[in-house]
Amino acid sequence: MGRAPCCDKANVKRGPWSPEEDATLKSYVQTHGTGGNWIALPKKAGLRRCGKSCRLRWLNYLRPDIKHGGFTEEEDNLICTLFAQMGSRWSAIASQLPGRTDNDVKNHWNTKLKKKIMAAGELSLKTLITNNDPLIPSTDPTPLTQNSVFPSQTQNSLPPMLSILDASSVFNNNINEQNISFDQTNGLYGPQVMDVVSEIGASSSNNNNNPMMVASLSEEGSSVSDSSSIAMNNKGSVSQPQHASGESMEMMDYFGFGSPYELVNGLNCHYERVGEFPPSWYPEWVDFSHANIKPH
DNA sequence: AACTAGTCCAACCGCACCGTT
DNA sequence: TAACGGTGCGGTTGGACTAGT
Repeated sequence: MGRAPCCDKANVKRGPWSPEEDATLKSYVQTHGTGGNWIALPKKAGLRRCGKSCRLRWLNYLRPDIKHGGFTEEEDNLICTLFAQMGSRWSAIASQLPGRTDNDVKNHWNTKLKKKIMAAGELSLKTLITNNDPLIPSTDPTPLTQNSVFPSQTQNSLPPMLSILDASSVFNNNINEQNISFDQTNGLYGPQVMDVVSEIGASSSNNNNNPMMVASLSEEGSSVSDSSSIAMNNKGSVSQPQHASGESMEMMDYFGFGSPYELVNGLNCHYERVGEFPPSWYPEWVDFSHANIKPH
């Protein structure tokens, strides 16, 4: 038996709030408070809305201390710093930004900051490549070929880039060349927009202060992958799938987007809805050993 | 001017957690 | 201790808006 719905969906209004509804809710909350019960509030206030919807509207829009308008440079920097420290814990990040909501911060990250960071990272990569930087291996590690990752895909249908960046440097808009390692895929680093990204080896649990990130591709800025499909513990670590070789993947602690599972899904989302595959699925046919994924 | 693609953000959904019974 | 109900959270969606062609 499933959980009882929080409200009678057939009898509640959904969609955008009207100014009248806003006024009703605002007036009621300011006069009576929430009473500690959002579920009962809409009925008392005379609103045909779900309690959850009322709560969201109040917290994200109607609260008097909400700060509307664009984010400042300082706020951007703080969000990036906090994201680097705690990942996508938007409510925790938002709590450090007076007047901003978790929804605001999340949207701002997905639509602006993520791209900004990746643009900065990509620029640095291009510089290294243009300069024939000796740190970029030409034959080692063994190239991660399209066929090896997607045996059933044609050569032309796979996004051609997989690279590994240093997270701490990315967040400082300054790639640390010492920490870069590449997987050269058909010699293509590609101008495609990269979607961040996974951290490997850095988490609150292991205190690794030299995190490394994996940049992958997806078709759109938002929703790199369905993170909710990955079992996580309350510290934000993925459950531990086993590498095909039997090696534990504990090092692949979750941060932002990451694990090899998500990395592959980030690529794979060009073809299929993400989340279709259980974590136990990928070791069966993906050998990450050649992708040079390792903690620094 | 009309259409398309991309961007942004408000709102929704489902799940986990927690307090109460 | 299990069941239940309310809340909070993160991920996702849909539609409005804008820019480009």
